[in-house]
Amino acid sequence: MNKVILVGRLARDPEVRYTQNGKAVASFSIAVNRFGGGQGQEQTDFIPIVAWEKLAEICGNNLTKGRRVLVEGRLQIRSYDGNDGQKRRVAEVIAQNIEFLDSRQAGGNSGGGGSTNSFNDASSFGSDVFPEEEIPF
Amino acid sequence: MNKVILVGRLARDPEVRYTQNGKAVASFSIAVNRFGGGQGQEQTDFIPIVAWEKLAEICGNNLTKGRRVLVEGRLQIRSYDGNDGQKRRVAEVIAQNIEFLDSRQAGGNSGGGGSTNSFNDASSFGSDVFPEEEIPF
Amino acid sequence: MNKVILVGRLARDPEVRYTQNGKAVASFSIAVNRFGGGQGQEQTDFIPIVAWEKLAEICGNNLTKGRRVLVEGRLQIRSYDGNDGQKRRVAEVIAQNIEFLDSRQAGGNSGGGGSTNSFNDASSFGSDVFPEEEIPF
Amino acid sequence: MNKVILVGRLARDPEVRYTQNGKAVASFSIAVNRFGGGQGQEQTDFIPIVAWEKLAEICGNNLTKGRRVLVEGRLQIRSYDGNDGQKRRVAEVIAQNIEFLDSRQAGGNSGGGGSTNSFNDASSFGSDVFPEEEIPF
DNA sequence: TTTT
DNA sequence: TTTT
Repeated sequence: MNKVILVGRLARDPEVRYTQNGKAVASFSIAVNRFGGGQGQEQTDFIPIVAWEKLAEICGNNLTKGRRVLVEGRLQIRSYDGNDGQKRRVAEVIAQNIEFLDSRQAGGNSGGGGSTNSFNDASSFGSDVFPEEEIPF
Repeated sequence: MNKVILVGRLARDPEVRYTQNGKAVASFSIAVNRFGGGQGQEQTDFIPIVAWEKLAEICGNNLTKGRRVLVEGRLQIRSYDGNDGQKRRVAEVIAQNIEFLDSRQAGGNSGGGGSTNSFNDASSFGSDVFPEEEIPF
Repeated sequence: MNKVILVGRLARDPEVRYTQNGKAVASFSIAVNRFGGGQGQEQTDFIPIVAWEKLAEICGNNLTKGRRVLVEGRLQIRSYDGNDGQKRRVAEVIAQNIEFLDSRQAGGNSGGGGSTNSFNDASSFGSDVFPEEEIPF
Repeated sequence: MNKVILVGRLARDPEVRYTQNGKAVASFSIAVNRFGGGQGQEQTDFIPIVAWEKLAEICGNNLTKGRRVLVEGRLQIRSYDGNDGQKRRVAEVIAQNIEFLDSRQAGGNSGGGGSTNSFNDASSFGSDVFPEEEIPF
């Protein structure tokens, strides 16, 4: 069991890249506010999200900075070598399911009534959420 | 909503320290296995856990390396200054609730048949899971 | 571990009642849509929610039919005697934490831009989410 | 979002049946204990679980009364007609993922060291967790 | 680095 | 209806 559920707003537009095998990978951060019971000064966690394949493309095509989403995924700790030769660790949430919590276009025009849309990692508990490939960034 | 639920084994004994105000803080990592549908080589995420106050003391007194736990908490991204003057970020799960999933003492002596014990952050959604104090390490 | 997380819209206004000891109890249902991958006909689960004390009052004062909420709670199976003398069981989600996902007043007047507000069961993992008192309906 | 995570013990052996189309369906209840902070008298919720297809077969072949499991799924409210012509509702958790939390064979012989095994609904967020077929009981 |  |  490794389950993460977050509600927050995109801190920036998603970046979509492709692995050498042509798999789409989207990455973005979401700003998740903490509520200290309401009294205190608000704080925010900026949490990195990674989505793969079809879900990555849906993110790239539909999400923009400021939009509110619910992300369900798993918490992954990834190691990489820093510029200084030191090992570093990054935590990322690998998305399995994303729900769009506000109406079409956050920065947007038209209208919409605030319906929810839900998208799963196509390969769900299959290969992508446990990928053997490197994230290309 | 910022919710994390993990099942894993302690990668090392918890360390318990105290803030300047005398609050207990426990920290440890848990090893969480990924299951790639069963086919692939298993991988493991080592996820840092932080518990505060009464829950910290319960961890210090009852958990040891190898014990299996279920941790419910929130994912926090903490910034600190590295030795080289660079800003670094660490992800930690701030525990709200911990269940002990195996019998008393994993490395253990006595016996027991695998009951579950569940412990909450005493201050629950109160001050400690959203602390204003620094983690003393 | 008994954890439920739901996103849905209130199917009706909350009803707030009081136990003999004067504790507030709110009850309402939320309509949670299922997404069959998008292809099929959508289906909806109407899930009964119960909130206690301060959280009950916040629900009574702020939620109305149609508003979208995120509910975190535990699933409880309650027994009661039916009119025909038969034992019946009802499932309810006892709320621990509710987030309001849309702007002030769904059916609403003012304005607002879709901020989130989050409210916990005041007694959190304390007495109310595991109450010894009967639900008064 | 409709997510349920439970840890409990099987209250009885699973029953496996088949739909007219030959899909396996397992059903069983799990006993989930509540902890009122430890002080009070313990209470238990008996929560009905339904698993489909491959996951159903894994349950039928591996789970027995008394075994401890972690169940991840969604909460579904199903309507049916009672013997007396009245509409009745049942709540069930449709399993998406089950982890076996104790060593091989609860009632069992051999040994085992308490490893965890995790099984997903093969069709994951596909058809079975949102089935169009009737549960055959 | 988001948002109200 | 489970389990310690």
